Amino acid sequence: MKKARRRAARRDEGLSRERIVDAAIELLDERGEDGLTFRALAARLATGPGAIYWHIASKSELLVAATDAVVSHAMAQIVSSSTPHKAIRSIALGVYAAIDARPWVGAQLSRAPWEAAMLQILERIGRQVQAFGVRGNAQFTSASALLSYIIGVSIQNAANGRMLDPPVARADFLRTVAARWRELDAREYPFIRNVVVARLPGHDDRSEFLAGIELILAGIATSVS
Amino acid sequence: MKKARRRAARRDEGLSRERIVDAAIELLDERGEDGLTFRALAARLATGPGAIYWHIASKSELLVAATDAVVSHAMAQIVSSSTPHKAIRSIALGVYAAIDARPWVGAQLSRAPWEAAMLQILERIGRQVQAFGVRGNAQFTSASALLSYIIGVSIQNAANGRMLDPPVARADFLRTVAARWRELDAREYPFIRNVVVARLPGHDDRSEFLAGIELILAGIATSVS
DNA sequence: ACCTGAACACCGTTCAAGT
DNA sequence: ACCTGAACACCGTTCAAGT
Repeated sequence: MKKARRRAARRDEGLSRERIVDAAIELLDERGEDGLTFRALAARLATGPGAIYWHIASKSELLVAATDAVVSHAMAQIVSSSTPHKAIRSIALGVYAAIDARPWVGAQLSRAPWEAAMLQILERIGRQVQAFGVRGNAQFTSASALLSYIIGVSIQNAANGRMLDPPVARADFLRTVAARWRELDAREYPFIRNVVVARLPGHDDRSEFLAGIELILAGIATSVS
Repeated sequence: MKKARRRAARRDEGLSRERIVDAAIELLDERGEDGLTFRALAARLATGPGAIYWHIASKSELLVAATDAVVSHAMAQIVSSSTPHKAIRSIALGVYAAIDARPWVGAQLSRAPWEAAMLQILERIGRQVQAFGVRGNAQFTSASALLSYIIGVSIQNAANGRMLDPPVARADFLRTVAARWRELDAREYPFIRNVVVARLPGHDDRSEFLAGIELILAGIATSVS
């Protein structure tokens, strides 16, 4: 009996779309967006780069599939809430957290916004907007505005602090930006210097995000009553 | 006297940061984001790719500079308005139009949101939020929410219809997406099927964008009064 | 000081050849 | 039917050599 030894790069079964997408997600999480190359992916799957093309047409299709898988999972995690107001908050925070943990998801959503991932988020928001009491055409408008805001802020939050050279902690980054903006011309940038610079270093992105959601919900409420 | 003939690739003066950035903007406008390569840029400037590195450190610095130039110009175009409400609408539409005309500006803003371009937009919005009567910490929150919404929607709008294969007109694209979404499972996607699919083909992105601005302003107004 | 362009170290994607 | 991996047509960036 031979010892079953070569476990490292062993491949129990053939490739499949699912195995490729899972490996791509791992690679994206470990090494970031630039870390996902067909060569690195092929190495992880113990095959050649060409094999992947039998199952996936292109890198962009791979990114769509990876993003869809992650968003599906995040949406499934969301627990039901007692009021539409709370439910919308939960959805917003779920998306925010998913993109915060995986910046590449945000980048991908802004690259291909008509794909399944976006659809799932819009569906959840839409139902709660209906439950909130919004009627007629305003349902579409309200849900779209919420979706845009949630995605927009989540992406910008995730982009902050990344791609800095060298990578730094969030607090240090905010201090650095605030210090740079403090040097701006006082006549040209009064709001930045007087308001933004003061609030930037101490502020919490997540609370600021939620405050914006409340603002939009307050606006929606004025049209419902 | 020799005839001054070879005008095509002539270079009157040496390179400069400004000339490089202008040429980069031309290239981005004509050939899209993928069209901007150091080789194509060097060819247009009648030099070699290495020469550009004497003036610009990297491609990402080049994109930051190009985006900054375009946003500065767009902000300078905005005429003053009679009320803060109208002024915010003008700023929003100015940003929306600039990104609609140049999708690469949107992509770049989401890639490097702490750069000068974003700063200029936030400054304009902030001043109008102050004029609107918002006080204290709410100034930062309100301005941030508006900025996020404006940038987020503009980027998503610009991304729609691009990168489709083949490129199609906006109306056709919406019909295609609506048709695809109509086939979704009725139990899983009731909101998409009943509300979104019906509104999608006929709707105007720009009005929908403005409706969202009104929603946020209505929310801000409830905290001012 | 500024420019040149070959060279380096990569990419995504294709495809003839294998099993 | 599925996989392999060399090859193709590119990239951004560097750098020795020029002016």
